[in-house]
Amino acid sequence: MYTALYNHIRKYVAFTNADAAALEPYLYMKEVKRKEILLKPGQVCREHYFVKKGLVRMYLMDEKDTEKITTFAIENWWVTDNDSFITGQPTEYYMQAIEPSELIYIKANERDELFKAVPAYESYTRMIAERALVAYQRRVNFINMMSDEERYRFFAESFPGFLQRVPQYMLASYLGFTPQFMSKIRAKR
Amino acid sequence: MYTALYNHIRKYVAFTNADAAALEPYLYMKEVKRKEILLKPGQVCREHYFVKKGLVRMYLMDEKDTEKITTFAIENWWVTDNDSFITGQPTEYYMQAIEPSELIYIKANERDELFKAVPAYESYTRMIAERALVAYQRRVNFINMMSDEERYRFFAESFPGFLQRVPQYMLASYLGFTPQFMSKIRAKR
DNA sequence: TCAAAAAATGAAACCAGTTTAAGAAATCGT
DNA sequence: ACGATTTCTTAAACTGGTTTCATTTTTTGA
Repeated sequence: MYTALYNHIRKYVAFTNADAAALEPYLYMKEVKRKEILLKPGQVCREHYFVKKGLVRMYLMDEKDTEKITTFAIENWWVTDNDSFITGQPTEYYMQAIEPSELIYIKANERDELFKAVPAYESYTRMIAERALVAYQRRVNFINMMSDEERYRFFAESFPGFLQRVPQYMLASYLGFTPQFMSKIRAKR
Repeated sequence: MYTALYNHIRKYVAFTNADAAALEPYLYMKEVKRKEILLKPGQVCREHYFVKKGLVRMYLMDEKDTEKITTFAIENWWVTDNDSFITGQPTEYYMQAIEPSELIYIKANERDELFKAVPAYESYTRMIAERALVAYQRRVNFINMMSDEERYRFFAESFPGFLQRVPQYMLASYLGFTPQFMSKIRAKR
């Protein structure tokens, strides 16, 4: 049931079977269909999801009703609207399953109790947050150092498998340009 | 000496005088002059700085030798190259004091021991990381939802005090455009 | 298996922000 | 208080990426 998560935790901290037993009451499962919406603007995001199987995205709608994808989450990644989850304010984001997905999650209001019950889980959470921070920093770096075209080529070469899992227009949105411009780039080679 | 930090910690977690005493052996101070460089590309970032007084920035040099500022840190903010600090890989960043500054810091290689000695400090670190994550997320949101001009106006209105502490060309760099474009915007009103 | 919906392409006009170059104004260290 | 350095401004030519609109291709679900 939750072994994918336990295995992930064990990559970061010492985590006994007793810890797993203590953690389990705070874990929940959710299965979602392709295109199912998990969160939408105005709601408070009260869940932090671990993707056991599948693919999830987060996006915003801008003033012109265009989707701006900010996050993809695949197997073994955590995903949430950190802002809403932590501050309790309503989200501005949509969260949607791109593929049929299996999600393990914890609840915001049980987090403090959980950290008290399983201190190793708090260490793990700290490390995951730090790792997410590194990912964000690399992304800012990426945006600063490359043009849109360079970013596309780099991404396409670095994660060829990922390209096959998301429609191109979603990758264009994530990389910050239009599908038309992406066609233009692709036509070049 | 370290009371600015202790006060900050107490905003997030219960932190006794005994905790402070246990923490102190792991804390260090550094005073830097205006323009002093704290880190440069190729070095490993082994310190995590808490700005007690002053103002620090992090930036990259792009292929055209232009500075790209990614981070400002003022009083009560933590600053480091998270990537280098956590993974131990050499940094690509410069870190520099904009104003004469007083910094409190911890060392990467003492962190695990520190967390064991003062568990409340690990909770605090988790919360700080989560808060940094929220800041990054808001920034991505900001970039997605506003044009360069809108971002400038928003920033100028939201943080008027900050504007007076940094030269305009640095703000332009942080917001992702040229000083010339900034002059153009400012000339409009 | 096929109609409907979703995704990708193409081309032309357009624009937000860059580049280059030069001069003016402000600030700093001694 | 002043010379050196740093910061800010202006203007014209330019470009990377957008917009709009139309068509084609692919995927999907019943």
